[in-house]
Amino acid sequence: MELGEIMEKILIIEDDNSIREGLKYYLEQEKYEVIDVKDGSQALLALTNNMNTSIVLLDINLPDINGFDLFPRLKRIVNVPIIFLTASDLEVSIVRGLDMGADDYITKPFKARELLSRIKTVLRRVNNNSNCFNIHNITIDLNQAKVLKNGKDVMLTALEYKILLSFALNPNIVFTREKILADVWDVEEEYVSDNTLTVYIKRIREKIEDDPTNPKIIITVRGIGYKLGDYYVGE
Amino acid sequence: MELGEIMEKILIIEDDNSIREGLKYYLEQEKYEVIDVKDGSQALLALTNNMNTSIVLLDINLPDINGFDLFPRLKRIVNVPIIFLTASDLEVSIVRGLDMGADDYITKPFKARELLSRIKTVLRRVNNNSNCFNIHNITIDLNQAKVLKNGKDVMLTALEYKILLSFALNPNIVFTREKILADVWDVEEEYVSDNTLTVYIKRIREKIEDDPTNPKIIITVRGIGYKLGDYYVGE
DNA sequence: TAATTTTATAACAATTTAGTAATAAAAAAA
DNA sequence: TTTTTTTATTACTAAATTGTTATAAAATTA
Repeated sequence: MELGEIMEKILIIEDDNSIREGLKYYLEQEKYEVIDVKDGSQALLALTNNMNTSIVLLDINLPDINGFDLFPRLKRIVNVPIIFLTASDLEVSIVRGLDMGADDYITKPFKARELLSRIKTVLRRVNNNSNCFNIHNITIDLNQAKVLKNGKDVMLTALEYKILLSFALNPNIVFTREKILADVWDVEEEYVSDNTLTVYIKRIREKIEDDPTNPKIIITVRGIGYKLGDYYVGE
Repeated sequence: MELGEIMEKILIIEDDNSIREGLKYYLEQEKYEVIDVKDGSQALLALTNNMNTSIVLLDINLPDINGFDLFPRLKRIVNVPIIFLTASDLEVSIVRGLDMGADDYITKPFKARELLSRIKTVLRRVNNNSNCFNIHNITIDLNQAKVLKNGKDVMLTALEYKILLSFALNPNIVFTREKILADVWDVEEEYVSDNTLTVYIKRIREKIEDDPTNPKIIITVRGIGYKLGDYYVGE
């Protein structure tokens, strides 16, 4: 753990003492802050007092309320990611089938290591749910592999998207055609003429520029190649 | 700035006192640690004593050595990102043309705000130069929009890539065909039958699975849809 | 086991893509 | 201005993609 890094808070809702305490110990070792409760009413209280909780682990069989019923009530307090702890195939089917918006589930008995991996995956997704670049009026969303122009989907081919991405990750740097070809095409591929890239640039401009004859996004740097217009990285 | 966040260190190599000091002041306001030197020999010493420097701002006209010649000597000490501060179009052409591996350049006079934006962009790229998922023997590289199987490029179409990505960002979650169609296809698009997706899954499996008849990456969840096999996120 | 449901596979045609070559236009140099 | 160099555009074909339909296979249920 990095010096000064903020600890993520985990709420465990589980009535089985050995599971709850074992998990608490393990996750604390892993440098999480753990709050553990035994039933639904305690859970609602705990979450209300810890609105900055990063993730909830929710057992389905609780003494006072069913986990499926508790789920929306927790979500109403704060939209925290929730992983179900399921005890049977029946419960698994219900979690899957309901599509209630659970972020994940894991079936007992499970290895703590496996649960930790899933916690990290969910947190990674939740903490990093924007992965976009904005350049003028277009947005490149890495997570969806989509390019939007004024919010509308632009259909790029696989190669066009790769070329644009190559620019987006290296703004302000001028690329020669050879460099882009080397970046985007397979290494083992046979030689592709660099005039080919000129044609690709035209096609991409046709799709993303407001005025393709006066490009603002992919700029020609005469004698060298192309570069991206100035832009800012969106959050 | 977050509590306890580690300050990034910037080395400014610039002989003009007003630029150097103005920049130092501005970047310190922005919570960077700044080391500033006036010439090449001081720069080499400073970098040697500060190998954890995050980024170097390098003026080209220095009293004792040319910035272009200093560049490789700095790089030999530690492979730190370097932004050139250029004073003329001629220098710009040289930076562009040489393709020596500068991470960016900016032409004087420049706005401190603009330079800061470029510093952030370079740091963002450098600190985050891995954006990969590993699932069994395949790797998905978001930054290059490439899928590798045992290190070799797998050619996926735009749609195949989007579908795979949709799984990769939501592992352990079972997707219905309808959900994936809604995720990947344009919202405004006319209806696409969900058997279509079955065909896409087959095609993707054909390309990425070791044994497509016994898939380990895209798992069928009978009666519901598909999910990704267990995996770990690569660093 | 037989019937039913669900998923996988194969085959097909309209459309799109990939790459080339030839020509036009624009910019730079002579 | 004229010539040369560089980039943009157009047009073209082989190949690949997209989405459908029909059929086979597998899993589930009766």
